[in-house]
Amino acid sequence: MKKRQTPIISERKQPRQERSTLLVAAILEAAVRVLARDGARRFTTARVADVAGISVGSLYQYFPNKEAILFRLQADEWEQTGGLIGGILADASLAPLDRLRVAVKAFFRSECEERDMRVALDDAAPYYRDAPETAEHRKAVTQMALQFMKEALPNASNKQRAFAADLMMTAMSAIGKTVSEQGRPAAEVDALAAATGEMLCAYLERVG
Amino acid sequence: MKKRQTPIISERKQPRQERSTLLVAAILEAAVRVLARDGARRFTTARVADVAGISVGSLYQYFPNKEAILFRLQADEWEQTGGLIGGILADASLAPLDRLRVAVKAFFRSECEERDMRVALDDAAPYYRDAPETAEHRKAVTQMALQFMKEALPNASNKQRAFAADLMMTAMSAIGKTVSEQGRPAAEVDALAAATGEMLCAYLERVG
Amino acid sequence: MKKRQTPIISERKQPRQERSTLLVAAILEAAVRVLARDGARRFTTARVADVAGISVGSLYQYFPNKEAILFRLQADEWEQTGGLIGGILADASLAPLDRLRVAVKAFFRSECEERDMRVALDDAAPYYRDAPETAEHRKAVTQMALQFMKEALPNASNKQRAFAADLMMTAMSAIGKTVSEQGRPAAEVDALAAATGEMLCAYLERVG
Amino acid sequence: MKKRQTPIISERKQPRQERSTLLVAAILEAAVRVLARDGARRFTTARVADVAGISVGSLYQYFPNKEAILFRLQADEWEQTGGLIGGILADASLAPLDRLRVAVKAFFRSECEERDMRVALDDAAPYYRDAPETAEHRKAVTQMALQFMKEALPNASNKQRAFAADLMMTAMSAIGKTVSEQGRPAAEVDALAAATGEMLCAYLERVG
DNA sequence: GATGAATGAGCATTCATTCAT
DNA sequence: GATGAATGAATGCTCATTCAT
Repeated sequence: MKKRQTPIISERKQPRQERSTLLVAAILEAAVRVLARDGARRFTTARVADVAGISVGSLYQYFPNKEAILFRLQADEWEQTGGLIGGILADASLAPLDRLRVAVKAFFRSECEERDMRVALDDAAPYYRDAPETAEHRKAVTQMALQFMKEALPNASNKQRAFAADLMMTAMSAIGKTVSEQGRPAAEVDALAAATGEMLCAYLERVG
Repeated sequence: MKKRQTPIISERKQPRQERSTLLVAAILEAAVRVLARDGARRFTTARVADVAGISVGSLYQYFPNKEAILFRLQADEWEQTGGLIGGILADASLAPLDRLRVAVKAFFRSECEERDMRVALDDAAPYYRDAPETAEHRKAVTQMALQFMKEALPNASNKQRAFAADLMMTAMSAIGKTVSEQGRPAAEVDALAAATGEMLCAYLERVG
Repeated sequence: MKKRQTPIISERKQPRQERSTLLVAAILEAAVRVLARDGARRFTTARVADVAGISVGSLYQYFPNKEAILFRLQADEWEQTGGLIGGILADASLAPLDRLRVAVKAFFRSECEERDMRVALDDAAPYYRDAPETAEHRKAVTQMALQFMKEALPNASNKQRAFAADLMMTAMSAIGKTVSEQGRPAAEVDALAAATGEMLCAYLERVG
Repeated sequence: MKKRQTPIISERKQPRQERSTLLVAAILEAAVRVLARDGARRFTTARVADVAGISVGSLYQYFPNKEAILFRLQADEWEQTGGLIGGILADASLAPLDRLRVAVKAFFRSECEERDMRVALDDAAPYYRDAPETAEHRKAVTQMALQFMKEALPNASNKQRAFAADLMMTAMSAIGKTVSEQGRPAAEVDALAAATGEMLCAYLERVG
């Protein structure tokens, strides 16, 4: 019998009670540890359960399969970073392009935290890449970028803005991820963040 | 038998004889097919040997382990793309920034060819990421970019040029890979390539 | 990921070489032993491999899954019994109804051989019940019975003969299986076989 | 924890109170549904409890283990069918052989009701086959058949009657079960029931 | 009495690698 | 040199049953 190429990762049960929430948190924390310590290829439910100090059975009570754990980690990641960047890009106290500069810097720094885990999570992408939740995340991010472009490119057409938003998010996330994965020192990361921000600004100014 | 965290992937033997070269080629071709057809997770030595029409034993005569095949695939990839981009960036018949624009476009297009295989190869990155050969590749690319910067940023310091070269290659490869993986239509890819090129040019002009 | 309700049981490789044939035989023999000793619910590939003195991996080289082993056992069973009964029912040296009496007796006795294994194999029916090969067997048996009816019911219509054949095979196999499963002493089995034969004869005479 | 080869299935407590009776009924009903819906292999206590709308813990308050539920289902089945057939076979308003014909027809029809559940229950036979209660059932049925034989075979010896009763019940239940499991259309089932009845009558007349 | 979270042995299956032929 | 059978550790996941609350 064959497995589906992409398993269902919706959660098995909603942790309504405190104990459940705690357990889910413990599992996720253990998962991060296993990911960082052993890498994506050695990320097994048994190991996660072991590190979490629970039985495999319990783990499966809260996550329907291995993929769900990984996806959950990534989703939390997205939510956190998304909120951070979204907040900065919408911060009216700064000029749009300055917000962009700050956002890129913040994003690069956030990407470089827990690098081992992030690399491993990225390696695990095949497990959740095609999940509908992943598509939803993209959509939310796009919306955010579009909103920003209204201010950054006030005279551009909707189409132009959409394109610029696409480029901006793609470039920022792609470069950020790559830089993070390369394990560079903090100073270098900051410099590359500044340069990336500058690059994006230069582009937007030229377009705008 | 325990596996090393990062296996040795240097080749078991140099294929000096014609027969060997042929076999290695057949294995690599089969590997590409398996990768594209079955994905990174279903990429097994047995399947590669089967598709190549040889025995597993023979496969292991030319590659010390599975990782080595993947690495070789990626290395060939790099060599090919590196040559392409290197040639363009060194082409004296064009203005430096125009070369950059052309190079980005060529790179994005080349990345989008055989997308399935590339995605799979990328999924397989954990297998070869930490190999010394990978570092070597980075070095060669850097050299190439540095050479280009001599012309693009004639008045900059070595340090500035090195930084610009780093950013340029990082951005180009990161965005290119991401765009390719997203499976966008050719027109979109070209547009993003143009924009990325423009973005890099805008940056270099500002810096220069 | 869910499993198919009924797995594919076609064989993984044809044992062409002597060694293979031997190994397949060893596996089947071990399977019979495990089935008889531990019952259908404890019938595991690991146990079979262990009893066969080989590794699980080797077992899976010859059978694609657990079900395939069980099916093969049953198929061999069918072939053997089918040949036996077919031969008797076609034996021109006896009057048709006498052949029937002999066939029933032979069938009951054969059913009672290796009773433990048969009961276990029967318990495992859910694993192979819906396989196409099972349907094929039914067809072959029906053909055989139909041929017999030409002689036993020379004046009946095709439809009548088909019905009588159906009843005969159904009754014979159902009662035989039940009697075997009950683990009765040989004398009782013989007596019930005789009675069943008589019953079928009485019916055919009445119909004919 | 090790499992016994054949678990004890006698009930953990007698449901004397109304609430208990209700719960037991709910569990059994749920069990039937799970059996019919998911099959014997997917029949789990968790699923039964879920469908019954109670907790696993509660389920285990009324049944010592999974087998006990299945056995109880089968026992109820037997009681019901036994009563039906017993009533018919004892019905003085019909000639003995006519009662037999009617009984076979009724039995076959009853067997064909809820076929999915019955097949599943049969698949589950290994769970309860060796229970003492199963033997008791056989005894009761035999008694009933013996009683009938007093009328059907008035001139036969006790031994002859016992044998005929045995054959009759064995044949009837074996053929009925088989026919039911084959999922034939109602008309075919009735025809086979009639033929089986006729066959038994022919036998009894010849013996009598 | 009811609950349902927790347990963990058990299972089917895969696959990189070796080595006798 | 080529073959491919053999290995067996490793993996994801299930489920009967218990027991603290």
